[in-house]
Amino acid sequence: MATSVVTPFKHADHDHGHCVDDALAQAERQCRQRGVRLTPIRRRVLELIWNGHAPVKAYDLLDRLRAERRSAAPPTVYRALDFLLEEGLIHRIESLNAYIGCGSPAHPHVGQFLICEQCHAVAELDDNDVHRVLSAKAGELGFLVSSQTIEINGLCPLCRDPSPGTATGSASG
Amino acid sequence: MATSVVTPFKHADHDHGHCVDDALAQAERQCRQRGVRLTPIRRRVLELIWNGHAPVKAYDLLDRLRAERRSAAPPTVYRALDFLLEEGLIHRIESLNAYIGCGSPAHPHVGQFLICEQCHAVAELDDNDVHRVLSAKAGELGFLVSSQTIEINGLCPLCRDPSPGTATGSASG
DNA sequence: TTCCCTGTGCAACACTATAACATGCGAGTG
DNA sequence: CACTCGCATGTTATAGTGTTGCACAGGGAA
Ligand SMILES: [Zn+2]
Ligand SMILES: [Zn+2]
Ligand SMILES: [Zn+2]
Ligand SMILES: [Zn+2]
Repeated sequence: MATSVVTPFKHADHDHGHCVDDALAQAERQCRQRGVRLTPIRRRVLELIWNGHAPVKAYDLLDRLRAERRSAAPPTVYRALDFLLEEGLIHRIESLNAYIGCGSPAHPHVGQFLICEQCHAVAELDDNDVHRVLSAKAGELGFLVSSQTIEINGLCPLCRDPSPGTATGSASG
Repeated sequence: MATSVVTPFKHADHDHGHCVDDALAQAERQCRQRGVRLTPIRRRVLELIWNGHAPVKAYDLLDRLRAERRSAAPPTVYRALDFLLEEGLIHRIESLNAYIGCGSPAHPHVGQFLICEQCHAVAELDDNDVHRVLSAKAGELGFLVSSQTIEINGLCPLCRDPSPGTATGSASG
């Protein structure tokens, strides 16, 4: 009955280089195994998304891409996003029109997201109890569940009870 | 522990005139009580949304409004939608960029939606068990919930097991 | 009357996403 | 080697969604 946490809230001083390196290494491995191509553009977009633990908007990605690659245009970033979504390497946050890295891309799933309204940090769950209760309630109405969008807004632990000296204005570490 | 159903899936032959009349009468009453103005535009937008039990897009509303009121423009419909959302008379479906009437506007709440991928019918729940399990899981991570977006996709009873002669291509009745 | 508040009209714009077609480029094949 | 097939990218344009800013109208309060 334990909550299955895919991506927890990170402490401000965690080693974020590891988050990014791990995510990219895992993506490389997974794409190689599946015989799909993590091209430079796709890899770079994934890296930009993983720069923080907060959702990133498509046109922000585009701005950053254009700084390095003059030819970048909306299709450039949307194609990369489509690929990454397809491969389960990122998720889309519907209520924000934004995208965030998946902490467990190896097995396909739809995440459940906790979104901090103050610092914009996001934690991802993939919790069976949640799936179960929703499927049960849906089943009572004769509804057959195929996918879920679950996005919870509120305050993360740091913003809820900030300790002195703790930064709360950003999730980019 | 019963599921609290705000708006169930409707049978194809239900008396939809009642749905609309009840919703408008309830809205009139509620706005009068609160001292806010259900102006003709706002009332008409609410009526257009209630024309079916499926989500309606803002620019579809705009098209229909413009047919009756040449001056209608995007702000016309978005202002009406803002008002109706504020008063709890409608909900926004984030995953569809669309809006649907609320079956229980009297007390403020965030709905949980079951969305049929085939006929686009929507049922609304406001279920305490769902709230409870999500709040509990969030609480385990120290997260304080303030609002939720819960949108479940799948097949409604009619589309899941269509009987002969039963229409399944529309939710507009 | 004058003032103020709210709702609406109107024009332009910002943001999000897709369509359609051209180009490049590398893997396989004869 | 030439050939071509498939996929990724480049390029331009357009569709879809939502907001800003300011002007104007009406009704109630001072
Ligand atoms: Zn990190
Ligand atoms: Zn926070
Ligand atoms: Zn009805
Ligand atoms: Zn259906």
